[in-house]
Amino acid sequence: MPALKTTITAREIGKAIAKAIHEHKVLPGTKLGEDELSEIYGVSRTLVRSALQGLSHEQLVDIQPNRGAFVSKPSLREAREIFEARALLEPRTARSAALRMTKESARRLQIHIDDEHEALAQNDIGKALWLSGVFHIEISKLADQATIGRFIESLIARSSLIIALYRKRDSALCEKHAHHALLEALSQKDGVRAEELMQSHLVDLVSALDLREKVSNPTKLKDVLGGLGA
Amino acid sequence: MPALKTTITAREIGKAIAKAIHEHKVLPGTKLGEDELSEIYGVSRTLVRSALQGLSHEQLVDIQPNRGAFVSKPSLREAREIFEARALLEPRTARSAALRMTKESARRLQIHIDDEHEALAQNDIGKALWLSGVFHIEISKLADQATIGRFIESLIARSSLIIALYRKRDSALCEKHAHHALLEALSQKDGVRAEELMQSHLVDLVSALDLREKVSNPTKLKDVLGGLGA
DNA sequence: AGTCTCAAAATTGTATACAATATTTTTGGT
DNA sequence: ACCAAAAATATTGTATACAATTTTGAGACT
Repeated sequence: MPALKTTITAREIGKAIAKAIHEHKVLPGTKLGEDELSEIYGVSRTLVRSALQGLSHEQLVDIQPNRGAFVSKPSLREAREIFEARALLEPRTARSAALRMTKESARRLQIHIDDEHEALAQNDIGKALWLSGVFHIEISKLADQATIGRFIESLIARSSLIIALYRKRDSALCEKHAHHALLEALSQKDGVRAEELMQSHLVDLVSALDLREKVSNPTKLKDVLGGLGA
Repeated sequence: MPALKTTITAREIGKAIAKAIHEHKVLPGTKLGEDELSEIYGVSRTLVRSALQGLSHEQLVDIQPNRGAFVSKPSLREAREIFEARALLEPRTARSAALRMTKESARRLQIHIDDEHEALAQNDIGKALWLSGVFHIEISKLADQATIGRFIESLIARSSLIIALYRKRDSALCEKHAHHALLEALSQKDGVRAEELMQSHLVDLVSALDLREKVSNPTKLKDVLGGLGA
């Protein structure tokens, strides 16, 4: 029996929180109190603060001075920007990844897809969402461009916030076969096709969102909440 | 007489250190001791640590566990990746910026160029280097894409480390007229030309660097330092 | 009821104290 | 003089203490 790890780092706390956010276990706007988190992870506020600051830098949480940390709520504008950035970076990265594919990496991606399907089968939407993101991240890692990979990783994390906020009702979140088709193109080292597939996959993702401007601001609440009964 | 600001934030400390790095006032590898910085900025180590962690997240400093923070020394591979990423993001961003140019932004950019020239005239290489980076950042801000803009900002900051480490001897660091030509294209809202100019400008920047693999590692120091005299 | 004010409680921000880990210096031996 | 081991010093890592700020809640008043 291996020695139990007794310490926990700020990075690990950050990862744990990030995963919970990604899985929609905590929704945008949720307050992340320091004492509460200290309690949960059994560390002092020092480490919690460090973790929250890291997440703030990734724009996953929003730290408001003297008020605390909240799970970010990306604006419509940010949402659009993030998917534009993904559209710029990911297809090209998928192409690079295709050129570097190996049997081993194909196998790993296949396992991810299987996990994803399993999660969906169990109706664990949160886990499926997270795995879906990890799939994209794995591809970017295969491209062997750590710098751009980090950008993509941060964009994907923020995308989960956008999905939480702006998903159209009843929209499927990831067509089952999109990732499978992508894997096929990658396995065949068909960079051009992988690039195209990634591009259209991202378009599909956006089309499952409602990123239209909010209807005119109801200037007065009374106008909306006016007459009670009928 | 306005009230003097008496407090200093972690962010401001981070900015100050980042600027010093950008200006080559502190070179890659330099140890950034916490006590030393506390002394300098007149705050406790708490804020200094927060600032250093922020810089670490931008990969401007490298925090080694139990050893401290050092100004990062990007590897050759990282250096190449960073300029590849810039080549991917900046030309396109320059094109977007061109479409949104106004008289006012043209004026601001012109002032930047003037400052840059003045710094060069005064032989203040560090300041010129910093202003040069700011020029690129300003353009990315004009493109009105905050997300990609932040990526570019981080790439430019790291570029200054690369220049410090890998600049060819005797290479000019920024051809005088490159920024001027860029501004001209931008002012004319000539997006295509701005994109081309930015692309070739980046190529020029890379060509002032020596990013070749280091000559074979001298397996034995003795081989190199062998015979003393002649 | 509503809301205004002000005290009490809770929460975040910063500094400091102590623990854990590196680094340097000293010491003793060959 | 050189090297190794060990003590001394310095530095980073984490927790706690205190200050500043915000949030909550009670009571008085209209």
